[in-house]
Amino acid sequence: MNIREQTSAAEAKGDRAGAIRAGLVTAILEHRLQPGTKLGEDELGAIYGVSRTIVRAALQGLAHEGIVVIEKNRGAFIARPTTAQAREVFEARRLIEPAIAARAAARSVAETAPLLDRHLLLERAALEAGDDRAAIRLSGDFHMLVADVAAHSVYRAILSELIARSSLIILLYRSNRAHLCGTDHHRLIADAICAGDGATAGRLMVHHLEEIEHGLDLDEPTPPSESLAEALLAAHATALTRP
Amino acid sequence: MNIREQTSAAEAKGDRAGAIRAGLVTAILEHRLQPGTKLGEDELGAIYGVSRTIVRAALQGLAHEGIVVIEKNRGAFIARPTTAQAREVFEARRLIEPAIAARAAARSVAETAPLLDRHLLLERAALEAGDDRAAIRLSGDFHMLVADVAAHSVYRAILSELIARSSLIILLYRSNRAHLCGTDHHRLIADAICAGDGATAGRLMVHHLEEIEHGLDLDEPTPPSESLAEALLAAHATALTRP
DNA sequence: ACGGCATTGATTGTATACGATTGCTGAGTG
DNA sequence: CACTCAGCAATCGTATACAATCAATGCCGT
Repeated sequence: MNIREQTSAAEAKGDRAGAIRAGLVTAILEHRLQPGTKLGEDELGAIYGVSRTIVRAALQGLAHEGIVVIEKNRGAFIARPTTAQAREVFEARRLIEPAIAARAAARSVAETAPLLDRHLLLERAALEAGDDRAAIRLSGDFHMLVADVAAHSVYRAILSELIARSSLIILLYRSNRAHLCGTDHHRLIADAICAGDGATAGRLMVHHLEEIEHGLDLDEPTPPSESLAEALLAAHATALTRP
Repeated sequence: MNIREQTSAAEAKGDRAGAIRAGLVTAILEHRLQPGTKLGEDELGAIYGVSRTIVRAALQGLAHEGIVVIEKNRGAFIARPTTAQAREVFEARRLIEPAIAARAAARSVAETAPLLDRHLLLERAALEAGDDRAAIRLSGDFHMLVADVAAHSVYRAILSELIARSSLIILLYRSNRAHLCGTDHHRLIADAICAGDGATAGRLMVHHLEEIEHGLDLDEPTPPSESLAEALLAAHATALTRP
């Protein structure tokens, strides 16, 4: 339940800054960290049992990826993408991910199908279990999995950033409509990839991303400044359930 | 804003880590730093007059961009892209830059033409003056300028990385053929952008990148080396008053 | 009662100190 | 003569200490 557990894999490697980064990213992907949350250095250091030096390295790396903003002499905060940035992120995804999918289809081998199948089962299981957080994270993992099949490190690094930022965007701008529509799409995309049909895979990917973006309210000029009262009520509610 | 302006802006603002990063990137873009060059923390700290803390922040940022590699307990080195990575970088550029060029064409305004014209004059001047280093850097700056016209921060950040890596790749793998063929291409691309012809701009950009990649020998490695302090002091006038 | 100002507390920015790891050098040996 | 291994110097990894900066609070004057 706490951040520590998800990081054990990376922590075993000894890369403690990477462990913190992975922990924060996972928390963001699972929508457990809200945009705007302050990330105090001492606080994080206490949580992970390291000094501020390590925490700073992690935060600077995340800031470089655009999912954390560092304000001089004020601290680090989970980024709060504007609608303009949100559109940019999805425009970039609509450009890059079809290329990744097509490349994945071209490089698909015998073991690709079971790999994707296994993941799709996990996604479906999380959905049916009502585990929304896992479902959201796994949904992003599917896209990363496609990038792994494509075996393109540059695309992979770019996509990793874009997905993390997308998670923040979805959290900020999702409309009341259902946004977990992706499982069927993923199924179709996976099939096209395994069939080696890059053109179809790319087309389906674009459609999938358009659906996701359509489920967002990016027209609102609302600079996502959350109401103070609302924030306090939410904090109160979570405080009641946490301890 | 091109990379060079980032340098001066960062230096003026007191962002010393950013200044070091910009200095190293400029040195790489101008081919004054060879791939594989060791970047000692104490050495850089002495050159720029800061402590290792700042240097480390800069190096970690550059490592994140893939133009520096950090080997645990061994230090940081200018990256030495493999031929596979080189191909990935150019594949990514062939995907992203046409989109950027098309977007730039769509967003071209009255002041775009003089902006690009002025830059093309600089490029031509550097070429005719035989200032190869400035010419190489300006050649990259042109691509960044197009991204600025496109006004897309995500694309811009991605392209910035790709261009820096390209500079390393060109340095490592350029064949004996002339590689400074870009000026005419840039002229044509700029014209298409100013004419608002995104399709043509994109097509020309792809062709331009293909020409660059064709001028490379992506079969053999090349291992040159150069003095670190010498290369950096050329760009950074801050004194190193040390024996 | 309200607004400006100084003090204070907390948090970040930077430097430095110390421990750990690496790669090198040189003596010793098969 | 080549090879190995121990000791050493250099360099990095991390923690901690100190300095700078900002937000907040309380005070005072109007």
